[in-house]
Amino acid sequence: MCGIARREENEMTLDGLSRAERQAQTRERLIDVARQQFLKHGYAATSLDKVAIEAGFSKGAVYSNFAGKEELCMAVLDEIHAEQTEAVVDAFSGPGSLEDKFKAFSTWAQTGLGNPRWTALEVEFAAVARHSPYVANALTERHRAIASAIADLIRTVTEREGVTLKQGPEDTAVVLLSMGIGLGALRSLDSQLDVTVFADAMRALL
Amino acid sequence: MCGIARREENEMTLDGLSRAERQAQTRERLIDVARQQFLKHGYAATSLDKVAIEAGFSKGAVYSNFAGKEELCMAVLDEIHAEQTEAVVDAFSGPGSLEDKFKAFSTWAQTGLGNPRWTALEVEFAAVARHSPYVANALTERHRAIASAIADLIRTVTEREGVTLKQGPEDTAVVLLSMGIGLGALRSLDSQLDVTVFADAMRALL
DNA sequence: GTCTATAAATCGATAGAC
DNA sequence: GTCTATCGATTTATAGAC
Repeated sequence: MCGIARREENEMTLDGLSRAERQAQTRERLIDVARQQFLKHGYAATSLDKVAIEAGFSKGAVYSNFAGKEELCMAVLDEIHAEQTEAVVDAFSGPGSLEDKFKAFSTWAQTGLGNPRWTALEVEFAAVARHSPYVANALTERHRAIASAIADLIRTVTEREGVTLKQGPEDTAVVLLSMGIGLGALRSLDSQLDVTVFADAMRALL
Repeated sequence: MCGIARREENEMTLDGLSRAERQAQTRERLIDVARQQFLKHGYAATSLDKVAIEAGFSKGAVYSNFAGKEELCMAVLDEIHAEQTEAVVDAFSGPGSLEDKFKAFSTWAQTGLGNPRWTALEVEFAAVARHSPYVANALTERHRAIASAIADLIRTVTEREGVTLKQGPEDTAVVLLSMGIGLGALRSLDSQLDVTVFADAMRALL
């Protein structure tokens, strides 16, 4: 019934944040650091202890906010997926010719779909799915959603531009996604690989 | 200077194998079992102990024949690469129309290039390359050789059939390889994915 | 909710006997 | 060359204090 109790009633702490906000902040900070480390060193080589320390917390904070390593990585991937999806939709939404769109898409592919770090994490994490039903279901779900979003985008653009595809939008989406993932995997090994082949191949497919 | 010594002089043991042959047999058996386990459970989830026991040896035998886990996995991948290369060259070497070739290639792609197990191992192992210079160099070398072999094949076939490509043979090879790896990675998660999109995309690219 | 301390298990790699 | 025994280093995950 003193100051502390009142702050709790108001759900505010000294720095003007509610407890929920404070925890959300902790969670976001952990995801940020985890994202850096997962992308830099890969899934297996990243330890929860180092993530927590680097974020300014201890391992206990990780387990207070995530069920475990797998769930933390899924949170990281969800964040990346959201950014990627938004970026590619933006690239194709604006005005301009189809050729402009290809250029924009190509630019995005450099740091997005063909990104060695991201695709490498994605496929390494897919290996975890073999002994973890949770990861298997979660990843399948996410990848289908991504393929579906790409297919929608392809449908919209082709209809607007009056282009006919050699394959259906869904199949084309799967092919593009495959190519991006594979190219990223190859680039994670061989950084000399040129990404422009990707944009060229895409023109050929449309 | 008795029976045993004579056998050693003849470099033969009781079962008619020289010591070199016997060791080669041990090595092959280890690679076979390692191949099964790496493909089934992935690189990280496979322990050298289980590989050795399953092969009828103990862990010491592994270290007598391989420098460590990485070298064992490279030996496995080299074996797979050799088989894959032979298979795809065979598919395109025989007589028949270009359409027959596509059918043969498509069939091979189902168990070969788009094979979920193999590509999953390949990309998971690529993650190891980030902290192992040995793996990084070895994998880069192998992948360049594979891309080069595919490019040669494309060159041969297109010249013979009088087809002109939209991209050069080398670029087309990289795209096909990327697509196969990515498709395999996706299929390792989502077994419902259809591989025929791969053959269709290939037609579009040629 | 976060921290400290610790449990618990795994696995790669090595040393020495045979 | 192979086996047995063990080291050593990690790391995930949990229990209890605050």
